[in-house]
Amino acid sequence: MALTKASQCSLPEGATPISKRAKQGEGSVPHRRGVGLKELSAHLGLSPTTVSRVLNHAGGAFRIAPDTQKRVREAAAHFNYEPNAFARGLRQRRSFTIGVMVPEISEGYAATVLGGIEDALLQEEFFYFVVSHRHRPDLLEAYPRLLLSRSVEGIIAVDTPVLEDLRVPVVAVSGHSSRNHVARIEIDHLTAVTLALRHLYDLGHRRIAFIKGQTFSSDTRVRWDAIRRACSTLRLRLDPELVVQLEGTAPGSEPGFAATQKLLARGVRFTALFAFNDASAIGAIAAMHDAGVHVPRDVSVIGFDDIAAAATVHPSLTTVRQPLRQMGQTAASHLLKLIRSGSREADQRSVQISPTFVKRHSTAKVAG
Amino acid sequence: MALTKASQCSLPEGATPISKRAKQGEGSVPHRRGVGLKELSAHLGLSPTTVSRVLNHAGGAFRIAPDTQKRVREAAAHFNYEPNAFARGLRQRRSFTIGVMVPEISEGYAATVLGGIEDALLQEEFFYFVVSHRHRPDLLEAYPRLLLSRSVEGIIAVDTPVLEDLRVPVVAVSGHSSRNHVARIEIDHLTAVTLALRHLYDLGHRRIAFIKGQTFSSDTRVRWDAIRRACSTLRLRLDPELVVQLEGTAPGSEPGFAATQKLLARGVRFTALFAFNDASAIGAIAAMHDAGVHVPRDVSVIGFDDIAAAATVHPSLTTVRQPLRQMGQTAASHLLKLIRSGSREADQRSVQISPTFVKRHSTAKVAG
DNA sequence: CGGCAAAGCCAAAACGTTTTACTGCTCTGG
DNA sequence: CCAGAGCAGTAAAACGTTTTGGCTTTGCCG
Repeated sequence: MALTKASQCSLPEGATPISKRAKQGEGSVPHRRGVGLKELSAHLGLSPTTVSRVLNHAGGAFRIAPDTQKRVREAAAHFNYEPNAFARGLRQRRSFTIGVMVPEISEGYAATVLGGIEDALLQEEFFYFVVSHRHRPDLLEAYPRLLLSRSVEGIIAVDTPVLEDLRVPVVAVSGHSSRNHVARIEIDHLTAVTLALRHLYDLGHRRIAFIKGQTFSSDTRVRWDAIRRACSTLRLRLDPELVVQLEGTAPGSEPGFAATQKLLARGVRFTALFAFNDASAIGAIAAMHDAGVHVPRDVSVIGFDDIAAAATVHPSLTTVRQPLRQMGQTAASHLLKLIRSGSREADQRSVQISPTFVKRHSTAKVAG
Repeated sequence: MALTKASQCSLPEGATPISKRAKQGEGSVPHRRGVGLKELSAHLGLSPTTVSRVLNHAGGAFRIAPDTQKRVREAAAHFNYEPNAFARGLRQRRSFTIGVMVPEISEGYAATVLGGIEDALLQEEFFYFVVSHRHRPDLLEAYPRLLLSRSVEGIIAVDTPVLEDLRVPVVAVSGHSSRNHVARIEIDHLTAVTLALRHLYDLGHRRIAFIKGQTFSSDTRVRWDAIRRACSTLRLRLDPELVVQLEGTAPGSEPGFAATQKLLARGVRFTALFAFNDASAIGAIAAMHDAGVHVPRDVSVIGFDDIAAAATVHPSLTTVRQPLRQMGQTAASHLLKLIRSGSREADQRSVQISPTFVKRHSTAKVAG
């Protein structure tokens, strides 16, 4: 077998991390803090009110003398004053923090989306908590509540079903056709698959095999619906004998490898394969290599996502790029808009993102 | 050129996100909250004190009647009570939160370490903030302070220099030989490079080229020192003509590609190449491929890290695995220990993690 | 010279917990 | 019958801000 995969992931599966925090008073001396508003105002001979106003409201609104403002600001800078986030949050009832739920942070998909989220958030001095639920039902249920108890002002669910009705705005990236108060950011699946299938069609392919996603992946169904529609538009036959489904939660290319072996074992002829994602496409190429099937001479392969590895495998992978980083950015700025407007209801239920097609070397004209 | 790389990263480079939050009172209605301690205790006909005690200290310590405890717990569950994290944090002066600084969250290296950190943290109901500094000096300076102002109880710096002396415990993963109050989690570089070089030695290689890391990468120097020592132990000659350095901050395999082209252009013969990391090794293979040099027949290539792509490139990459996930776990539990003990000073300055060697198909016996 | 507006600031309440320091009651032994 | 000890809880302060609703002083106009 071509892929040497060694498990790098070593999370302790047995222990359940979600339990009431018991006996927390044991150790842990609080660390020394910086100066507070009180010290600062005492030193200035002013009231905390005044200092607070200068530092927050940029002053003028409350008729503070300009040179007082200057004095305050200088002292604050000098003592390195940073307001205590807890006290501020408690009073204002705002946290400037959101929560992000992902299946597993160490996978490229989630990490890339997070990069985009961060781009948008840090502009506004928002921070974010990340939690990985690993498709475990107990975590899927517990995490939203834990996030809420930490006063997040909104939640982004990346490829994650939203089970309960939360009391903050929620934006889903590639999420299920979920609860109706959730705004969705998703790729335009129909355009995406049409790009791929038309490419194959133009190269002369007519017998095309498909790898469907795992049942728990939220994109599986919509993508498949799109494929069916695109096929009928292009008058391509969709042969059930040429469809296999990914199975298991193993990360990486393993499931695609197994699925392709199953497909090849059926002995039905095909000239192209459209995989559910790049990871499975890479597994498919490996399986075909093992079976003596040459890519792209005998079979063309198309992936989906355009993960980093797509450019480095051999042959490099023709694929449909999902602009994950941009989707993260969009999700975050959308959520910020909802937070600012104070309403959980989105004006748009769903934002469609355009995919781009990336031609590399795993596809070729059909032989003969 | 073999690698088709398209820039996916689209962060707005110009804008500086770090600025005092001005005029925050504009919009943003606070959302409705759940029940508070007061409502709960009123409903039970008890004082907030009693309810708080039952829910926190697991009761017995304060002589609360067992059935009162039961009543309280049931009511809390029924009303879905979650204590307000701000109020609690304000009073207790604890946040149960740490900060993690990484160069860029969307890269596999950081994401994998974060996975390990999360494993360890969520056991203890700690949450974490992530910030990506992208090697920008302004962010490197601002982020630690922003994290502190959010009352993190500790900081993990992943491949990130720690400039200032912070007032919380800090653990560095692969960090610079940094400030002396910082505990370091790092791989045993000498063992790591010895594994790789001995492998090459045993295959008969004597003329070995090296790709050094970028100057800003914290591992570059220690790794190189280790290489020098290992070479002298193995009586291998270290020819300056066979050493190139990665340049630029471009992610992925591009820098390795460029460096290898430079190396080949020198026209000095070598039979093996030890790259700084897998990404550059992948670039190196591509450059050699373009130059008509066959890997591993003409030149053997060894990478470092064992990122996911290492198993899927062609030929699959022989490499030294850095157990990143485990390093993250270790860093987090170490930090938790420091937090609990209340001292910033670590009992051990540095924890060494053992690498493992992964033999794949990019290395072979030197051609007779 | 009295009244009134504006300028410049402040006292105290509020946010929702945890923690410190008590209180009232019921036994029980002397 | 009373002192003291246990029991089951409560009142109020504290955490560090922001916000509400003032208050005093000065200058100017009539």
